Amino acid sequence: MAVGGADAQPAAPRTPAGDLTEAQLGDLIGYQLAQAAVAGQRVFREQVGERFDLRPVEYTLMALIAANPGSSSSALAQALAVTAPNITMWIDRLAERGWVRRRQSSTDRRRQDLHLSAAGARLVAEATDRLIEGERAAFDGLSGAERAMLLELLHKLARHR
Amino acid sequence: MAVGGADAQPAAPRTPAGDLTEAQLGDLIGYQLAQAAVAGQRVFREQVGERFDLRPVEYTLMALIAANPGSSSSALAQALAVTAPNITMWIDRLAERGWVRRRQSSTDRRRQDLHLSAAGARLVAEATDRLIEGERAAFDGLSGAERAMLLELLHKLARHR
DNA sequence: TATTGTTATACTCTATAACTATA
DNA sequence: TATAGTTATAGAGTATAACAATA
Repeated sequence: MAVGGADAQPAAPRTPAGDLTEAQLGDLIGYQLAQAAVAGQRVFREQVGERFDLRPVEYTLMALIAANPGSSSSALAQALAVTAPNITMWIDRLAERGWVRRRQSSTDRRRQDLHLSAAGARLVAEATDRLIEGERAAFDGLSGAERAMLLELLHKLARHR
Repeated sequence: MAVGGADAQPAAPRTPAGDLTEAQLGDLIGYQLAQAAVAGQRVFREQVGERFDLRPVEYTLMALIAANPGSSSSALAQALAVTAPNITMWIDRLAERGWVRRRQSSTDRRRQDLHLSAAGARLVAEATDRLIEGERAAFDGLSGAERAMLLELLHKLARHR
């Protein structure tokens, strides 16, 4: 068989670390998603997590409150795919740090309207800037078009959950 | 402003659940990755997790051993981004269930060559078939070309970890 | 009756440190 | 000295159940 000829097999895809062949695993969206998420987690940790002592879920919670002031715990729990007791715990922690405030809803006294404090809003804004910049630097192998395509495909995928 | 005219704003993207606006969050690869992963986790749970009482890491571990017979714990730990003590625990569990076997390496007596039992190999094959079929059904909104593009982009991303 | 949110509690998974054996 | 793998143990995160208050 001629090297590089028509019969040449493409190189078998390998794991990003550990140098193992992926075989059929490489065709599973769930697997590739998990592998790619490791890269995303590293960017988060380096740009935001360590600097502000913040978990991904804490940042996302605050970013969603910033974009949706007055939203409820239950809506946030659904958006973040965490249980009700967990969202209580995360909000507790952020409230103790002075970044999130609970206000009793005027129309439904069971509900709480969630808001960010000024410090919380500043924190989210800075963290978001750092993440956007950090992703740009870390994923510079992707063109702008590839980035946009990836975001759209991921969004489409997420709608199927 | 004319509805649908040149000045119309695109609809603000919203969270897949909870119906909140995503704002800048929607442009973060890390965020969209996490949201999409929820969909992937559901497919895994429904097709494999519940049926075989298997965690994602357990399935992936076995699939990598199947594709790389004789590989070492440390290579698998790197590929899966888990620590050495954790890989020991996962292999312990799979060995107790009779799906993974450890053999002492003949060339380096510190190392163990990992292999699947016949039952383990059958399990991985069936699980992989179910995952491929399950993803096809769950993500039928994606064309074949979009699927291929997504896999390639995710793979590219994962190389940056 | 159903929903919002909380508390209590147990479980799973992960991480760190210390260790053995081998290179 | 460095590496492969294990054990012990503590910590972080998650889930379930039971509850109070309100709709």
